[in-house]
Amino acid sequence: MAQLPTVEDVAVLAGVSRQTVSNVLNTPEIVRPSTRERVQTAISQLGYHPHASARRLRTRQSSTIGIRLDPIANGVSGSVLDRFLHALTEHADERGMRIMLFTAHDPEDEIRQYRRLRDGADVDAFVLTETQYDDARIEWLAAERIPFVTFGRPWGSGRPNDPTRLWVDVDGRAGVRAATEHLAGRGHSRIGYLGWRGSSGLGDDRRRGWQDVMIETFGSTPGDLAALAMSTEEGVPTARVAIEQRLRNGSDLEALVCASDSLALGAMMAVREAGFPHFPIIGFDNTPVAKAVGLSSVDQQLEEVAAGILQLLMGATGRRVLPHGSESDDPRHRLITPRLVVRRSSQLEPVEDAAGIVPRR
Amino acid sequence: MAQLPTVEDVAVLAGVSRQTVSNVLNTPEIVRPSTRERVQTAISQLGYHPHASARRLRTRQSSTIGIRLDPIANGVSGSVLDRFLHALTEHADERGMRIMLFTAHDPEDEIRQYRRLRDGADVDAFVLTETQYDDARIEWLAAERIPFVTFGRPWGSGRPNDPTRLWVDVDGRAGVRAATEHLAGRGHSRIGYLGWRGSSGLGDDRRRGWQDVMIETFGSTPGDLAALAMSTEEGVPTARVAIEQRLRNGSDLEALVCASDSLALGAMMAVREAGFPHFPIIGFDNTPVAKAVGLSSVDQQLEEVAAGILQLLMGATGRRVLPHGSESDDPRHRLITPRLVVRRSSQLEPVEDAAGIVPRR
DNA sequence: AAGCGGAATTTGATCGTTCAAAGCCATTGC
DNA sequence: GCAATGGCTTTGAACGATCAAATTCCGCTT
Repeated sequence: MAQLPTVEDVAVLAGVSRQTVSNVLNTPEIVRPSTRERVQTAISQLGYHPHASARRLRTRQSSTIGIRLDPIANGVSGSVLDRFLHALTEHADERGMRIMLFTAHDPEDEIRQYRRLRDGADVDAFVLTETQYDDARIEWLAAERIPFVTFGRPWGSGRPNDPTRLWVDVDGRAGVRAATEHLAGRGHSRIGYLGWRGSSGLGDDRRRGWQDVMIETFGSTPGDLAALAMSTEEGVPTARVAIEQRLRNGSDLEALVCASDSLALGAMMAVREAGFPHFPIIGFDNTPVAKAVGLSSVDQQLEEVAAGILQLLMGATGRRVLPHGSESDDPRHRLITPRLVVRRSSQLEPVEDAAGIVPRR
Repeated sequence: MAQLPTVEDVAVLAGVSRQTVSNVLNTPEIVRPSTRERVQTAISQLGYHPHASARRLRTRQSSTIGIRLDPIANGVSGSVLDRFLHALTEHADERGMRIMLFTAHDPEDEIRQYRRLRDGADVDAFVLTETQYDDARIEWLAAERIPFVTFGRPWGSGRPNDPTRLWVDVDGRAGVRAATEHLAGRGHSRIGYLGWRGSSGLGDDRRRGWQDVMIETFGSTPGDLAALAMSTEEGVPTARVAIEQRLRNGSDLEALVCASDSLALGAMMAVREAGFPHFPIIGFDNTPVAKAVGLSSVDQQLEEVAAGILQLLMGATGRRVLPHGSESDDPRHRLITPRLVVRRSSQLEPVEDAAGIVPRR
């Protein structure tokens, strides 16, 4: 097998110098059109592609974004990461960036990996998921001035608008609001909410979406709300048990909004076994499972999230990662409005959905 | 922020030459112990890490494996890739390799991406999933002599034992056999099988596992088998419809083995709504959903698959990818025996499974 | 025709590492 | 006593690209 061609080979064939070939590739506008064309011809004639490692060494840019793959795909939501990764990879590719994976066993190990990847000049930036309250990883990356974006608001932190903290998140409140409004629009008023036990930024935000609608539309009192809200640990079986109990006590619920597809799936199993095959339920995440079982769900719009992350990291159209904390007038955060996907589970009569997405009225 | 240290910095501090530092890193056994120790001290003192791109340029090895992320997470099985990726990333890391993602819109585009990644010296090898009958991608990679391993046997190809075709696969027949035996062991004899319509390598292989047991244990005739076998398109709703019909016609089925968790989930929904909450069902893939809904399933042992892929690609303990078609006495294929995970769905009485995995008797 | 200035192109150096070959030094053999 | 040996270390070059500075080109003015 012949050696792969280099800039030199292209240069010789086109009768120009190395640098001109490089310019055609990186800053074509400064090369005279006739020359540019000649070089282009030589490039395609030789099937030349720049050597990524050589370029990375010289430019001191890896053009690579690192992302940690979580150790456990938790419940049915595991596939969120799956789809997010796909969207991120595709958008990154459009900007000449690559996605590199790594794993870590705990937050401390994760920081060790960051250091290793940074020191080895393997990645230019990181994308963080599953952000926690006062996340040690975030503090470390910021202190080291390594570019990064989090998928998820820095809930606990006292500085949600700190311009050095870039984040993209999904507006859960708006999503749950849309779901609740949809049910209200179909004539239901005793709409329950099944969320997570305890309080968390994410959980409180989503519940608020339901609460908003109940108060605005039905004038629910705190007492009403308390009577309609339920909470449990994340998971299908736990949700199922919770709803089974509720139904046993002669519940007057007419419909249900859930904080996740796992919860919704559990609830769905409970109501079906209790003999209410068409009890309306809406989940959150729009996982493949939701689609498979015909569960209405709030879609996080992962495509938009991925695009947003790259915009924060690289600017609107840039092809390289901006340095950490770089000056800019662009917003440092992005809140994506999710979209309700209506399926059989939220409609009174069984209805087939072919495309999976029913347009909003 | 200070520049990152280089070999030169380490060399000066340790009072040796560049190359000696390099040797300590790559071939420590040829360096005198006392020198080695001195260099090691200097390395950790400076927090030195080799610059990955420089090393890659010089060694002409990217130490990176490329894998395509499928465009659509198909059904509940989407998360198989998720878990596989995690296992692969972890095992690769142990051997100093990285996993890089890419996407493609169709097989033709995929080949274009291969070429691009190869020409840019971005990856040393590829891992292919979702192999097809007479896969064009496989032919192209082999013709270009690019190292690769497929996750999945080359079903159609006339040369399953061709030493230049490396593959790792899961023994579906053995897996379904174990599932069927488990049900037989619990006293069921009229065990049905729900597979995919039409014939495919994967589908036929799995069905054979069920068939084996039925013939060996119950002396089933071809007629018996035909009466107990069902098939449909992959998907939860299709399976649900299929089983609903079967139950409507007054079925005498006692238990069911399915070719996938999607099918099993659909079947589960059908039998539960029909009023058989404890009808035993076993799926295949052990997806997070199976765990969530308490569905017994055959686990593909993705950890072993990942380890096997790297062994074929890099040898038993090697730290670099072997050239395509390199001579070796090692086997070129690896058939992993999957493992049955027993949960409530396959047992007569509802049983909680805490750990998720019940040891084989 | 010489001088000027901006556009286009070339030249030399460099990124951080490893390869290939050479060098050094103490030991061994004759 | 001198060459040969072997273990360890150093030196010079190279991997393939881009950066920074120098040079050439070309049209236009004076």
